[in-house]
Amino acid sequence: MAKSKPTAGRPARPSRRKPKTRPASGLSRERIAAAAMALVDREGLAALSTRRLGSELGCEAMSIYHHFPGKTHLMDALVDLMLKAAEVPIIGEQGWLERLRRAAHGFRAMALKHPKFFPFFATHRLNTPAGVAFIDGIIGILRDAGFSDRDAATYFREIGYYLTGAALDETAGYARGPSAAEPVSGEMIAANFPHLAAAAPYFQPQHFQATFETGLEILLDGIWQAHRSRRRAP
Amino acid sequence: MAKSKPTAGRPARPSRRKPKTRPASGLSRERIAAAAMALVDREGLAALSTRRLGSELGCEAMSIYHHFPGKTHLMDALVDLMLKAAEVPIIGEQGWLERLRRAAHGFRAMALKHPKFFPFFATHRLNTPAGVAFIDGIIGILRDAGFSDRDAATYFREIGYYLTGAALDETAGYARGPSAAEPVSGEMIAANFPHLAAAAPYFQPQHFQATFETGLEILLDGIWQAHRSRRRAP
DNA sequence: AAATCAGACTTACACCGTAAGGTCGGAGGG
DNA sequence: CCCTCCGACCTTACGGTGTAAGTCTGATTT
Repeated sequence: MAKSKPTAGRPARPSRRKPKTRPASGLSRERIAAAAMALVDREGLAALSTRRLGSELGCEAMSIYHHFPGKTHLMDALVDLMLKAAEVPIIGEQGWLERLRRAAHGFRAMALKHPKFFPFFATHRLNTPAGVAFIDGIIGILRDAGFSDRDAATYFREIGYYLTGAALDETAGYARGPSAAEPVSGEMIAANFPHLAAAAPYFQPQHFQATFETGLEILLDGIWQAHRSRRRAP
Repeated sequence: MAKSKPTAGRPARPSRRKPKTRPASGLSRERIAAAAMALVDREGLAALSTRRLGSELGCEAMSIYHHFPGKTHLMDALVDLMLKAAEVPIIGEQGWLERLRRAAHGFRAMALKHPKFFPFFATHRLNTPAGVAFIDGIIGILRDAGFSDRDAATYFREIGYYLTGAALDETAGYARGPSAAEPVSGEMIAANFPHLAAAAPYFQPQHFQATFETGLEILLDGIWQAHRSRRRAP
């Protein structure tokens, strides 16, 4: 960024003439992306249209196109915004297992910070700058631990599978209410699906944290075991 | 396409008068849903619009609304279609662990049968009839194994997280090509992200199966261990 | 034969993303 | 000082979307 350079406009502008026709709204990629994310957080992905975003910003829809070539690019910016704000702690002094654990918790926290946006995030490859940096960091933890490239790739993926699925369920799953047009009724479930009925209470949000953690620990433990046996019998 | 046509004969309709204005296309929920799924399989989710589907079926867009109250209901039907065609093998003579494993593989096979549709599937709660039946079956395996309702719910979720994430990656992930509007280039990755560059070869489709299986086995093994210790020290 | 009705079609509306081109205010050079 | 240029924003328009409302038509029922 820093494209605007010296002038920076703002300071020392004594002009008392208020430009009535041109409000100098001062659009920018950052401001547009921030407004878009706020809109999604507030009203959901479906509310994010160029016209709606324009009215949110106090400009016309097409003005956005001066800063982003298309909506796709704006969505990319949102992905990057989310990842950067997350500041998933990848580096640190702890051992590799603990760093992996913290990165996983950081990922979940990031998703929960923007639950309405996460379904988009999950269904799009994040090969944006911040995205590849994030991925590189996680794989780095595994490679630093001494895993082969193949094992690092495999375990990265498996943890990623789990994290994606977990965050998707917590942000878009049952706890957010039914999504089918004609959801199966509670009575129907109670009458015909005893197993689901018995488990249903534990699908409530207050159990999310514990469920997430025990599952993550199973995975991490499995990876840790593989690490041990690898050192013992190469 | 085939819109005019010879009636295709509903049985025993001797009327020689060809109804020129009304082609007797014979729409039905099943036929519409099947055509919709075929269209998605062929051209992707974005191609599924009411008008396009109508032209595929040889009818007008609004005719579909006589069989489905809205597009949402049609999407529900697709979810159910996918689940029913999967026939995920939940019951069987094997032990609970093996049944769990087979259900997991069945889920993955189902996703891979309709890769273009799966992202929709993953981001929508499947509280349709076939959906709850499926869920009930999996939880039933765990409860039959002797797990408490709480543990059954927890392990069901954790397996579900993994399956969803894995299928999402295989159907919509890197292997399907970049999705960002301006993806980070390969040279950029090679130059600045050594860990990702080292792992990238193992992100190719030929490694999907092995990655999926070792991760699943880690999870199943963890659940199996919990089952053992539970019997030993209740 | 008249009335009813299911199953299609037609029209229309409000929204979407965006291509193309217009307009205006300030900056820079003569 | 004027004039040109240009970045930033606006206007208009097009083809797409889902769908509410109304219409037509042939078959079935009475």
